[in-house]
Order: sequence, then structure tokens, then C-alpha cells
Amino acid sequence: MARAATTADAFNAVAEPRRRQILDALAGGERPVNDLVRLLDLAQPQVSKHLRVLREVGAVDVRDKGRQRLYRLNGHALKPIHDWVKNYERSWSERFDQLDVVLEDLKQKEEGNGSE
Amino acid sequence: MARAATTADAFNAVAEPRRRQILDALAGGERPVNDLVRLLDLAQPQVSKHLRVLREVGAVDVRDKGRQRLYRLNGHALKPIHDWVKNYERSWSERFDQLDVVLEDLKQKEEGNGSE
DNA sequence: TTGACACATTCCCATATGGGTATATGATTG
DNA sequence: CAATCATATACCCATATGGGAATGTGTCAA
Repeated sequence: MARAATTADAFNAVAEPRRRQILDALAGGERPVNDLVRLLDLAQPQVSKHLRVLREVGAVDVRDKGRQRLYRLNGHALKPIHDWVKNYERSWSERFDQLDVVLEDLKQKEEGNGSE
Repeated sequence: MARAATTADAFNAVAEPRRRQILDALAGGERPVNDLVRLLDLAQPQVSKHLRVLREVGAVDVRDKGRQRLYRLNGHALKPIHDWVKNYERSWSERFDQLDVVLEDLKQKEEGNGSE
């Protein structure tokens, strides 16, 4: 067996630096492909291919506008990554234990307020 | 050019599900290779190869004990991933703005206490 | 020393890249 | 309709897999 497809999940899609650059660029808002081509200094077909991968894992959405295609970030697809890596935060954050207590406290208060 | 090496950085290393499983297993503490072989239900050479990748990106450390090799998690290598994905948390956490304010407040107090 | 045990490394192979280049598709303009 | 602009796809190729199988290396026991 070979390596898993980059479209297998967000972890694989985001392993490629160019694709992280694209997401970072889209964090500022919707952008057409040519914008990304200039920003990344990469050939247009390559950018389109990276965008395809990001679309397949749901990290970006597209919208047509005349002859342009506007890509927009959909960070929701990155949640699994965040959820997974969050559990290792203890390893480097010495104040995590402290923060943990505070967050737990916050959660209690919030439930008390019944704001959901 | 082909895909970047899995040993290029933590992002690539962690794109492989088996390697995430290994890290999760090591989260409980130091373990010999055979433990992982049983837990992952994977052949020993494959486990050793995955461990090599994780070692090369600094996600695990090794220690010799007789004929065993005890692997230990080093979550510090995962910090770059956390730092990157953290910026997208807004996308799915509706209460992020609220939390943001609280954290900012905490930061202020902390600096006031001069606890570093 | 010999054998067993715990791992690491090597070799083989099917597969999926990521970039380069050429070309197809779709919309807009003249 | 023809020409042009904005993208997407198709192809080619060098490269790095991840698993399977066999073998090498170091340690402990008899």
C-alpha cells in the first residue's frame, strides 16, 4: 500500500505547506484563483490542484462570479485536527493545568446561566 | 517533485493514522515496541518504521532497557500544528469571541501578577 | 556457545503524489 | 463568431511512501 490520499482527510490535506499557505491567504476573505497564484508565486494549474484537494476535504468552498471562481475558507474541516492535537497541549504549556481549572470554572458558570 | 517526506515535519508525520494511534497510545506513558504491536494489531517492522518517523520529527524519545526499547511521547513536536490550527478555531467555535475576551482578561491579570 | 527474544533494517512493489507543460472548458468582450 | 481572460484537467515523471517478508543486530538465558 502507498501513502494515503491527500484527499483522505484534513490531516493529509494540510500536510502540504502550499495548502496551508492557501488557507492562510483565504483567512483574510474570499479570493479568486489568480490572487492565490500571485501570493504563492506558484503556477496556476498547481494552485487549482491544491484547491481541489482542499475542496475535497471541505476546507474551502467555491462560488462563481463571472469568469472567476471565488474560494472561501471553511475552517470547520480543521476541527478534527484541533481536537486531536489539543490533547497534547500539556506537553508544552506549563500553565495548562492552571488554565484547565479556569476553563472548567467557566463551563460551570455557563451551564448555570443556561446560555444554550 | 513528489510529496514531501513524512519526516519533513510534524504535519507530515502525523498525517498517517497509525502514527497518531501510536502517539495516543504513548500518551499513557512509556511503552516497549511489542506493546504497540499488540495495541495497533500491526506487524512489528511496520511499527518500528512508524516509530522511526516519529523519532525523526522529535515526537517520541527512546530509552534502552535490556533488550527492549521504551518509547516515550514528546508532545512538544506537535506545538507547531497546534499553533497553526488554533488560528482557525473561530470557524467552528461560536463562543470563541466570548472566550477570547476572557483569555485576554486572564492574560492581563497574569502579567499583573508577574508570574513569569 | 547456542538459542530465544526484542527490535531495526533491507528489499520489493503498488500507489499517490506535486510540479511542469499542454490543452480543454466557460464566460466576457469586440 | 473570434479573441481573450480565468480556471480546470490531462499527461508525464521523479520520488516517497506503507505494508509484507526476510534478515541483521544486540541482549539475556541455559
